[in-house]
Amino acid sequence: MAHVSKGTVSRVINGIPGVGDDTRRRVMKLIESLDFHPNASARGLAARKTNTMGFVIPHTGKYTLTSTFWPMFLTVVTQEAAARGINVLLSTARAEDDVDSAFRTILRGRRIDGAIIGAEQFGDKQLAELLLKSLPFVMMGRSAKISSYYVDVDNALGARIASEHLVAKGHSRIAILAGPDWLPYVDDRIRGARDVLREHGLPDPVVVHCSYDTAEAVRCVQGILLSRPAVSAIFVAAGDLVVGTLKACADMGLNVPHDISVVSFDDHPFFAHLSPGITAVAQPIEELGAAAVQMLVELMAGREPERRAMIIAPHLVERGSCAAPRDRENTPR
Amino acid sequence: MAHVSKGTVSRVINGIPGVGDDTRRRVMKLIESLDFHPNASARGLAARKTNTMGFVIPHTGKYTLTSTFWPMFLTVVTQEAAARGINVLLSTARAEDDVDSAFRTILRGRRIDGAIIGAEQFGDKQLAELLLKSLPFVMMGRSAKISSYYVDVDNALGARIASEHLVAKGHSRIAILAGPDWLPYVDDRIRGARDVLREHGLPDPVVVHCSYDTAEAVRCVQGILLSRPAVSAIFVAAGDLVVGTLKACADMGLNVPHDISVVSFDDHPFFAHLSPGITAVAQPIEELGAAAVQMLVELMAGREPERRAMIIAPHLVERGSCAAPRDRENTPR
DNA sequence: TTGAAAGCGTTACCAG
DNA sequence: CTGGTAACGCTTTCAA
Repeated sequence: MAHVSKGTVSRVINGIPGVGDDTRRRVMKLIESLDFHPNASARGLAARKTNTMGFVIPHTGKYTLTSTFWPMFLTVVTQEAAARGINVLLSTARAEDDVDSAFRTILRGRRIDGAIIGAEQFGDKQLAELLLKSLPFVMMGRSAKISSYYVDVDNALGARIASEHLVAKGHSRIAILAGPDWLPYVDDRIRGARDVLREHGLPDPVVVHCSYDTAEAVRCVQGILLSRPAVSAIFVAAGDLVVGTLKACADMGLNVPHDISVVSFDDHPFFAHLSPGITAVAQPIEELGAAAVQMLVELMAGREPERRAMIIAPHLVERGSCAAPRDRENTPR
Repeated sequence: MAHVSKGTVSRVINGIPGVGDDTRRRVMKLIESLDFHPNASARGLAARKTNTMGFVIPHTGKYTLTSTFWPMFLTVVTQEAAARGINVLLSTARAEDDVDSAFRTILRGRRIDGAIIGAEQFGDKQLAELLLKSLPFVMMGRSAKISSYYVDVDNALGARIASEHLVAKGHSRIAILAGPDWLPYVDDRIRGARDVLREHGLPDPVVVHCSYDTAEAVRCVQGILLSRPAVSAIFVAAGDLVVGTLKACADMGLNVPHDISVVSFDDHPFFAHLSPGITAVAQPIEELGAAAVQMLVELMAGREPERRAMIIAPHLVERGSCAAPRDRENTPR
């Protein structure tokens, strides 16, 4: 219709130089008025790129997307991607067996140009497959298996911030409710907290590992509270454990922060509106999402990103769940 | 490698009859051993179908995926789709203007064969675009604009269940904290509750509309509590308003359920672990997700689904947030 | 600056 | 039951 070859049309669509200004304008106007959109499959086939990224996150309970971190991260990633004209193909794995199949479903058939992957997700098989296909990917979180292309919060720093806050309030007997011990970041958080306590000449914290299941968190916290009457503050090292912690305290008739102080690693919109509000170390989710997408975009374009890893500092959001310690009565209920 | 034409290979890959048993086996074995996966773009181009569905949900606050309904619904949909070998392309819109662009980004270029769409999302423009492209879609929720192909919870029934529960506990002065009044389902929920009260010869409920913003919910509930001392129970007609409601009560020194009872429309994993646990009308999210995907799959295959609408009943999950009424002191704090 | 033509990896049709 | 051969709608050389 513009009396030009499709090669020329292709050039203007893709913003490739070497097209006359008037030709370009004419073609663009036609595209606009016809509401023409190039067929994604055809482009994918010819150009060997789909402009789509995969998003693979770990299974966290029955509803994968109800954790305190991933839904927000996914929201940010989706928006950052959309801003760059990139689509997001989602994959959530439920059972352990599904991880691999979900993973492969998305990688299969060159459907995506790259992926953002939760580091926990990362088994040897998955790694092998990614490398084999030379599919660019960036991880959210550090993995023991591979040290390139990831974004992460500074876990040790976050734990330090939380602990310093507790120590500043006067606490000396601190318990840590931490996630599963095979997760690298869980260890980082424990270390960060312990270091602070040692620096202050305080005893090492009690550490209890717990899966991301609220009922189990309740049991763990009850165990801590019953067996360690001296503990006056709990550092809940993952947002998903906060609700269970609060429930355990409430069930035992303990008032937060009056009887026991609570800090959370991870913030969540509703933490601000609980009573008391939960003092939390907030992960820089926006920055993490933006950095991950940015890094992946570079990789997908075949360029080397400025940095192969991006560690971002979290910050403390002080609300009402931490107070000065007081002797806790050791008689639950 | 199997000494057959690509036509034959295509037939076995797609399970099309008319291939000799031995030929088929030979080809399949080769496919297996070579770990061959057909190129999705090429298939999409040739067959005019991408085996991908779009998922478009409304903007609810800063992080679209932190509501009490959508993240779980998305999880279910993703898994149901994966079970059928269908990929999910995600689109979350943030600002009002973004809705349209997010919407179009995903529809553009025949990237998807169909979509599941939050009914709230549904403006005339979007509808026109979908129909124009004759893109199959099913809505989550009823829309005033179009009455075909949707799944929905029975909103009126859910409201009835919640209200009956309150009435059975002895409440006669009930307030409803409802979502924005332009949402069809909000109206359904209000009607359901009012009908029950009338059937029992009780006065109509106080109704307060509120956006899905926790801070606003707090203000609204404070308003109700202060201006209507007789109100002894609140029907929170959307899960996203629960946290705000609880905060308002706590801030005013009111104990739930002792001073005031609370039922929620929408359940959420953490409702079980608050203190008290929140009594809720649970939406049948699994069924809704499965039904939506099933319906869409039929539509994408060019078949007419068994039913053009699917209304599924919710059920009550009784926990600790409702008790018999007692005279509430009208002196906050 | 532009056009022509050769793919890209499938599916789908038509013979045989 | 199978092979050959056009599409499918683009991108990407290579010449002009």
